Amino acid sequence: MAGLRDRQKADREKRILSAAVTLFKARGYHAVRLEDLADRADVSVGTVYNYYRTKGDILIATVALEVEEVLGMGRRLVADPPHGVAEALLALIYSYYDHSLEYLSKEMWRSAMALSIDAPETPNGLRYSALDRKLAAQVTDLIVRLQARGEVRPEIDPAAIGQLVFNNLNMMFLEFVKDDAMTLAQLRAAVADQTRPLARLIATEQS
Amino acid sequence: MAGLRDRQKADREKRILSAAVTLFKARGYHAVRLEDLADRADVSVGTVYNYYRTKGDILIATVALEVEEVLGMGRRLVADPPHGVAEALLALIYSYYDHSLEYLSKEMWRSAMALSIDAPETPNGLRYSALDRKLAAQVTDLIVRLQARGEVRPEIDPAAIGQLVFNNLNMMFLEFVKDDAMTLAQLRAAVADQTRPLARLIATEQS
DNA sequence: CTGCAAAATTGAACGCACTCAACTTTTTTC
DNA sequence: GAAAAAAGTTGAGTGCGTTCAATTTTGCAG
Repeated sequence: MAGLRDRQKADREKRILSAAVTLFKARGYHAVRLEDLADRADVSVGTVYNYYRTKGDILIATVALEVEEVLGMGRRLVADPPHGVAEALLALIYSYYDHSLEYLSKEMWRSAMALSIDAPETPNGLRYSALDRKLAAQVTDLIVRLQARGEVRPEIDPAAIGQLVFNNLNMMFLEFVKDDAMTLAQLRAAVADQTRPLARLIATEQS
Repeated sequence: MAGLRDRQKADREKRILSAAVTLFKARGYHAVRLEDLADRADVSVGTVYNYYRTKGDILIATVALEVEEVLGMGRRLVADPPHGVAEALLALIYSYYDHSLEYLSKEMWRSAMALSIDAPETPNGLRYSALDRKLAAQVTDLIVRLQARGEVRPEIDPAAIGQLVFNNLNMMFLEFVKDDAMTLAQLRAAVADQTRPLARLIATEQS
């Protein structure tokens, strides 16, 4: 099955991705030239293009690793969310935010987001958009769950409000990565200010 | 005062911007090479760089023209908004959307947004972000006005809800420009679905 | 009008992402 | 195990945004 060729292939791809994670985070996505990446992965520039379509493709691949992990955490949280609408929503949002800079720098996020906007039809852009959609769906899932529990009013449309909340948290994350001086604490505070009143409005009266 | 040099300078800058608007819209931002632009404006490539810092700078300049116009329309609407919270919010949002493709193609919007994210500290990015902030402030202004009229509950924080609404309309606009197949009607419908329930929630009871 | 300083223009040269024709390595065939 | 086929690697070449030293144009003093 896995002959020499397949092993070498897998090995090379791993080396390239690993070189990318290291170099992008250390020197910044833009500052890393493809030649640097190729050298560190012990392949030629041409070979890099055999595994990834563009430089941006490599970045998206590293970002995707991170987002997949975040989605996993979110799933666990949605399965058994904290009580209280604001508490549950913010717990999910914070779990997204808190892990966002673990493997990626702000500059990497910026470049990845820009890429997905500028070239939405490429494999890059499609993959990133798909992940975004999954995150939005997770917020909706959480609202559905809270509704089932009787904490959110039954007349609320979970998809519409879920998208609203996601769009807001995503935009605020964008502000965060655009501003190198902004801290995670500030991001959390800003989003809480926007999410809490909304949570109060969609919660069943009892508070 | 305005000697020959100044007149020529102003003339050249105008020619470059005009060439940019035409070519970008006709062939797409990415497809236009700086040489094409320079040729059409009857200047050399080097001269273009005397007036604009980068190719992206030129794009932002054209986008800024459009946004300034939209801000003007918004100001008039905020001065005397329609009655009803949902009606007023959607009137403002639709006025943004409906004029967005007058001078700019979806591709131009995508590139401009990507640019402002990827290089937020450049004159480009700063200018675009400033315009975004003005739009968000306008939504907040509208809510303040509706609150003064007694249509929005007094305990609502206009800045928080204004930002929430703006973030949502901006994100949905992003989805719109990312998807060449999406129509303005679809965009309006989607945003209405998200904005109406929120409007109902922040409105004073009387509906 | 002439000569000089300041300002603006120019296009060849550079850097870097990306391509592709020639070459090398692995697998398959007999 | 040799030879052909398939798959993969390579790095010099290409295109385009951007820079900058040389040149031209404009403004101004005497």
